[in-house]
Amino acid sequence: MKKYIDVIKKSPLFRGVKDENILDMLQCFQGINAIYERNSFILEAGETTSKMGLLLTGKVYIIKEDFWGNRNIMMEILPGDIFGEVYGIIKDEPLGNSVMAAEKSQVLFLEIEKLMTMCTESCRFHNLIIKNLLNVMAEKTLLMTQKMEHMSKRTIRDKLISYLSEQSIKNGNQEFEIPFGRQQLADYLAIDRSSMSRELCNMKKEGLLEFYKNRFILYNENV
Amino acid sequence: MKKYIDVIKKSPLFRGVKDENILDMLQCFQGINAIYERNSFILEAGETTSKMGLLLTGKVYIIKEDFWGNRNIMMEILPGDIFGEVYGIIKDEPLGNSVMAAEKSQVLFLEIEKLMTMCTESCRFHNLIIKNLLNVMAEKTLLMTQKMEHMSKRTIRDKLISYLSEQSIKNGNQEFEIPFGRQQLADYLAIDRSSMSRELCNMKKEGLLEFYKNRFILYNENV
DNA sequence: AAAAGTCCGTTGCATTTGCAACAAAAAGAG
DNA sequence: CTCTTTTTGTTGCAAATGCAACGGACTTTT
Repeated sequence: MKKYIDVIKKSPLFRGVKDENILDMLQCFQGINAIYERNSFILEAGETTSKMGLLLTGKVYIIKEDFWGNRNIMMEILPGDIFGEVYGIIKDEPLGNSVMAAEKSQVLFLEIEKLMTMCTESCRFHNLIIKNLLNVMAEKTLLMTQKMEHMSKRTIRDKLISYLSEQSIKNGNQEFEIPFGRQQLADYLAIDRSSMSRELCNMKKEGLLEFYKNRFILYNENV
Repeated sequence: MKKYIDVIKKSPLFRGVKDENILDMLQCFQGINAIYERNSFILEAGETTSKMGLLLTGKVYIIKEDFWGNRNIMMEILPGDIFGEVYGIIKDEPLGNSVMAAEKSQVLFLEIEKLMTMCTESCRFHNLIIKNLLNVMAEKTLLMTQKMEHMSKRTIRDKLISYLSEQSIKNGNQEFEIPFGRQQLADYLAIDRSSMSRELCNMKKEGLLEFYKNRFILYNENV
């Protein structure tokens, strides 16, 4: 386990915990190691779990299959990331997604209940871990809220306006760079890339904005 | 404050805490009461806050204004609900939304930092509160994940399939009732009601499903 | 029972969108 | 520099969608 300390201490969950305390904590959280071969299921939709996973090595997909059998990759989990925390926290909630090893992967399972409950000895870093967990979840909520807000607009133009407005505000400037290429942006907003490209150019023609590569400038209508 | 104990103890955050302990805890969390008149801002986009709000009476809207000034109601907060917890947890993150009183409202502000950190006396219920907070956030994440999954489909048909599949699985039956009327479902999936109605009927004609009011039955293609 | 209101399906139509295919531009590789 | 790969813009077109308007079924109110 010691060889994975590097991944663990860089994970958002253990951020700030000193090396010498990590091993103790893992014991406290009843950490269990498991290795999964490529394409094997780590968790299956419908199951319940009281543990969350922390990926040590490899790569893991969160996948979703619908009633008619169509499969869809929802998320990619990389070393240091955690998964399944929601289902560990909400007891008895059956998983809505399956978790599959995209390649040979090593997973550290942690007992969420232990993690959420102050141990009687009140190890010095337990507080930190709980805060870290809350932070991870809050960040996730934040990102999802923002994304949903954009996606809930009815037209491509409104989705773009919503997204670009946010970026502008975030940068405190009507000129800014976005962290996506065109295809990625289209995926993020759940729209077709070429249609998006078309709409961006329409908006440019109408004088709403300008862009070059990933740099955008928004204009007020009355200028 | 005592007159609000009923709302507080029914809120998801204080669920399970005994009456006689609530007042103590409020002190521990540095609870501050504030009253807002209709249409006044409780929090404004761009600010930062270290507190979360718990609505005691009235009604509050989470609203969003874009670069061009269009205003949009994102969420409705009712008594017992909490808001701003994400921004309280992630320090220094400026609010992406504003919070406005939809009617005269009384709000209890709680210091998130106090709430997240075990007090030295380790009051008996502090653990419970933290778990409750994690639960609230996990539930929120869960609901958002599901919604996003449906919304990210490209066509109305695929959105419906995604949503109805989930409902079918959740009920463990290919016949089930949904908790939405048509207009609500359309809002939830961020699509036009009449277009959705049209697509539902197309699917019915093709033998994919049947429905009467809010009751649906899904069929496999090969039956 | 009549009236008013709500919910839902239906339809025509202009617009938007996804899709596919291609062109142009930019970035990397050798 | 040339060739290859990746990214981005362009366009035609069929299909999907939003929008508005209408009417029937069902509920609630008076």
